[in-house]
Amino acid sequence: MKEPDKVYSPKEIEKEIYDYWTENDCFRAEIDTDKEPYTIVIPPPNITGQLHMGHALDNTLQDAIIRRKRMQGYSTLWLPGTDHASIATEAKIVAAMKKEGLTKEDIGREKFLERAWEWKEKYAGRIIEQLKSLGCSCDWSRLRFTLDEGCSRAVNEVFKKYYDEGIIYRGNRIVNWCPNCKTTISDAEVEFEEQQSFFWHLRYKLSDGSGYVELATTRPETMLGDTAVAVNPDDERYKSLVGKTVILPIVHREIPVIADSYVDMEFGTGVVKITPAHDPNDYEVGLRHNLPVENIFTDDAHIVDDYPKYAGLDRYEARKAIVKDLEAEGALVKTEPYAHNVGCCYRCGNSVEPRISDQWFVRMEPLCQPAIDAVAEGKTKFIPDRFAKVYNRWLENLHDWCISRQLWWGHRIPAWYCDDCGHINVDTKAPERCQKCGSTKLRQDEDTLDTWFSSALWPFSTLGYPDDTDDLRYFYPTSTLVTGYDIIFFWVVRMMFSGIKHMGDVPFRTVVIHGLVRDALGRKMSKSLGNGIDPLEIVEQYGADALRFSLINGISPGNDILFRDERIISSRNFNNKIWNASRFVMMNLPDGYGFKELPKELKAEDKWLLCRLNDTTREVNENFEKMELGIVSQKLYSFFWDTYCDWYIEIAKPRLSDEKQKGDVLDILVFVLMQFLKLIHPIIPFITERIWQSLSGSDRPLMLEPYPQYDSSFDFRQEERDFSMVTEAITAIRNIRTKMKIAPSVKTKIYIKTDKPDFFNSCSFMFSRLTNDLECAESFNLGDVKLITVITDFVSIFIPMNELVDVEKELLRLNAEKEKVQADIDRLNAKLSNENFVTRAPEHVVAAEKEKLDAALSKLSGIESGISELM
RNA sequence: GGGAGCAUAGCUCAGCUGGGAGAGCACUUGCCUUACAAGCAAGGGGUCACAGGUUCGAGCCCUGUUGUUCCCACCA
Repeated sequence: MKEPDKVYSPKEIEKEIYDYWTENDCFRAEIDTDKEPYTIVIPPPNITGQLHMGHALDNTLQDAIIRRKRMQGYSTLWLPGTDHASIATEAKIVAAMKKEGLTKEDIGREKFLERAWEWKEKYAGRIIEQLKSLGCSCDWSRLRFTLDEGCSRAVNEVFKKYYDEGIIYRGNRIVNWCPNCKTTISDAEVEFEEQQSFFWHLRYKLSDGSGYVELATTRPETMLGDTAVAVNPDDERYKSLVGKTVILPIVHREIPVIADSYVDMEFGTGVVKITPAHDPNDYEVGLRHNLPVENIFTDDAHIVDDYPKYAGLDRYEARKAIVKDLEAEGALVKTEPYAHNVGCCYRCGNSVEPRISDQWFVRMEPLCQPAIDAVAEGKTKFIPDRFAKVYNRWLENLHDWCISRQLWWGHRIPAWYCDDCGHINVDTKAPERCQKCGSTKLRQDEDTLDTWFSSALWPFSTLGYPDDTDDLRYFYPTSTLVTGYDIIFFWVVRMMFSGIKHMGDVPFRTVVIHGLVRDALGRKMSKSLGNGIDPLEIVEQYGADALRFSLINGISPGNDILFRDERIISSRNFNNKIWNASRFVMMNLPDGYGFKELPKELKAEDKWLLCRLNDTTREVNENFEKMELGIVSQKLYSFFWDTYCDWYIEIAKPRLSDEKQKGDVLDILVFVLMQFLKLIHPIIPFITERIWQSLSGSDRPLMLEPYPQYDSSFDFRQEERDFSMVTEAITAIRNIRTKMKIAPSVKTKIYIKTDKPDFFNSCSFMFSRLTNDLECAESFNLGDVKLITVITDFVSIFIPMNELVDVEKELLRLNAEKEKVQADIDRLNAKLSNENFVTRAPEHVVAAEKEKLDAALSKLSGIESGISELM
């Protein structure tokens, strides 16, 4: 085999490894009733474009979770797929056609859908390739699409079921209308944006000639559709006006003055013009007072022909013209600047126009309560749990959900109108004749369903619903959903009530919520800002492992992360460290080496290492269970870098040149490295698999190895503590050598005063870089040798440095040390003589404080004797 | 108007059921000690936003204040 490079280069390796997994069919889920299932369904990315950093984070988390579960022996399924994203995709296709000078209407529904499917083929494929390059271990044999045949069947089934139960109904209501996309959108799809505008003060003449009412509006053009003027019933100023009528300027229609508590007396003039057709609140008022509804806009927000003077003007042109005419008529009192929030379409950004029309709705009331209860009863758990509040607030305030869209790309509403009797036939398949009159003159509803209607069914439509499939029985409810907090109300809420309603059980046991990936300045990554970072470019440059690690390391659940260069570089460096440490181990392996078992006799440093590995294993597992992947990665990082590389490999070097010890030390190096590779594999799968192949001599992939568990036989607590005394002593010696500016090449005599001299002697090789002459004893009589004295918590270290010791400086240093220790002692004494502390604090805390005091006291006496020696 | 989060080292952030604060990057000093300079060793640097309270003990729990970010509502 070719000698591995000094620098880890992920590019070719990652591709090779992914193919290796695929060839070995490692991702395929199997129904195995002897095993427990563990299921994740992917939040299906939209086919509108490509993956962004948010997807990279979302899918890295899912992959890490599912990989560990797979290694733990669960029968795991990570089900992949993509979302047709009806409105977003349609908007993209319309935009693309516009460049060719075409509109939807030009080419017709059928041709349009052909184009849409072409788009789907292209972009869905690309997204899947991108997921693969991130290392995602999805079961590609179960790949789904929200608009595929199975999902469509599920949609129709659910639609019919809801309709038969009266949960879905058709109604004439005020809805959010996007005049640009020419479709309704749901409340959740409206985004509010503050805009600078004006407040126009108008006055409407009273019909009886007794004066005027003054009111203010931000939308003067809608006055064409006013059918009343409202005041608060308690408003003394206007009480006498209620019941009178006013003359609407320009159109000169007579409209009533009504009283409704919706009007806020404090705001503006306390008078509100009521336009039921174009404002949701006015619509409600209109219903209460039986007001006529006067529609003034076409579906693209131009004035209708009923108002010939303005007909064909769009809403903003109409506003100008009408304001001008109001002014000419003397109805405009004043105009003042005003900032207010305007509802905008979340896809195209245009102002939403409230509009009354016939649409399909889902009644929320019967669906919400079970979804609230399920979380309250703990059937589904949010991590972090504060997001349950967001979830609840949505469910408690949901209006009926408008699900019909005037779009072509999507699930066509399974309703057929009978031309003869007008009956609405709702069925899962096109009926041949009207269920009521038997007529064959049936027309299917032109509209499609809100894209979230199919997403809501995703956790079970992908497993075979409405059929009772093996997959559905085995893998539902899914185990974990991983998604961003920005999508709780769009999606999580809807999956929950849908799952409960149609499957009789929640769709997932745990919902893991993560934050958003922001740019280095904390801004949302967006196209308009141009600050997006393409995860694929990062993969190209640094490798998927580096990207994955940097998205996970040090994050905490639910919090946003800032993606900065330092993150990715430090992750790359870590990968490189793993690569090189592994290279070092493998360089030392004899030909044909294969790890069999740990040596029978373990030395203190071996036990120290194994104990720390074992602790790390425990912490990793605990934090994985809590979905604290940021902590998992940190623990593994510091174990590997600090403990394994910086200490153990350095310790191993001298032992490796000793033929008698070499074998044992290699076994330990290899064992711990293998365990580490398993532990961190879910986070950085490629590099670990690659090293595993060379190191383990196994023909099984690492990704199918059992995941390490805490093992009490490695709990070498005492050895861990003893050996830490040695590492501490070494650090102390290095420290003093740096302070004394002793050249690294100079070796000095070292005395160590310890109550475990034999143990320290057995560790003498540890000091080989520092001394050729180590002496350890319980006490020394060193006469008048000039010494540097270093005191640690456990040992005293003396370094004779006759010609180099500046006695005065050394005394200063020791006295400073002494002061510090004395301060510690004073604090500890105060604490321990506080009766409240001793009696009320838990025993182990008191004992620990006592231990600290003892250590400090012995340190103090060490320092003091050092001082007196010098004197 | 309602709700939530955040405020800890120069920067970005961890910090578990309360027991004397950590990482990465940056900084200082010294090292090419042949696994790794994408590295090694040593070090400096913190009134844990502010004010109260609970407690033997508070970065952590409670109350309030300030600043900041986000979500929802949408008063015309």
